[in-house]
Amino acid sequence: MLRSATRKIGSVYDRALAPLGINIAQYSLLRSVERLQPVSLTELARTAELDRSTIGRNVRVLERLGLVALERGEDDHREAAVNLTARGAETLDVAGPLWEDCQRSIETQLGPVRVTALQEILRVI
Amino acid sequence: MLRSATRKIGSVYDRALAPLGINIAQYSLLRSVERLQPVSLTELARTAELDRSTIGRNVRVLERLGLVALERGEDDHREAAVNLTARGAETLDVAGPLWEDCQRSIETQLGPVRVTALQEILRVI
DNA sequence: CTCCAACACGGGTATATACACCTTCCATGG
DNA sequence: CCATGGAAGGTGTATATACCCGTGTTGGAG
Repeated sequence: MLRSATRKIGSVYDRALAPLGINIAQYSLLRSVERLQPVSLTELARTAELDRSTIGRNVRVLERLGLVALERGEDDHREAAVNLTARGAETLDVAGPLWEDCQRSIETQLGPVRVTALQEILRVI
Repeated sequence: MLRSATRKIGSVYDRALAPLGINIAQYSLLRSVERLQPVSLTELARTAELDRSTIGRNVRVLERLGLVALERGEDDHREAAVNLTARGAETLDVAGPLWEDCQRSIETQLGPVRVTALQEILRVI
């Protein structure tokens, strides 16, 4: 049931972000890049608690969309240095309000008591 | 955060079910088949609130694992009739206790108040 | 200075998931 | 009785995700 609920809620965000051509996972990752840039794939993976290879592939998708740029680390030539592009930053600017509308809408449907409870649960997990 | 939490909890179930060679999605689907058999792909999709094509592919995996059998519907030759195999039923018998141990362990970690709250939230979504 | 263990990525493989489109089959109106 | 619309599946494509293993780089032990 948790998985099903997450899928359903995710699809609401996906539909909201669809006009921008990105989905919820890409939005999340883009925000992480924004917050940590320049950032290595390993650090992104640690932050998002995702497998490194997953991050690598997802970042490549964002790169193909022109939303992030990948360079080699200056010091450590093993590392990638991921940064937002101008287009990536613009996308986040537009996506932010859409995201928040979505969030508000869902929170309204849930009601304040359940929202607080859910936040507390997610903090513990 | 919801997605991340779901991934984390899912991986706990995945590890618990790993000795049986199935994951949480497969376990879920297998339980649906058990409950509804003989069942069409469309009905499984409706029940699980998943795309029909997703169900089709996931059922094919279970079939390859020898846990379900697919036949053509007797009346309507478009329909598939999915049934558990003996091996599928055995797998569920063994998986049930593992699943419940997992559930209990997670509920213990969350605490009874949050468990109740979460159940209520999932019911609403 | 050299060599090796540890680290960062990349690619292979497999599953889960969705959407769009195609084929086949059924059921019904004319 | 037949044509056609709609239902059931299947396939192509794309992304998300994880695990395993290979390659190349770094940094530190000796």
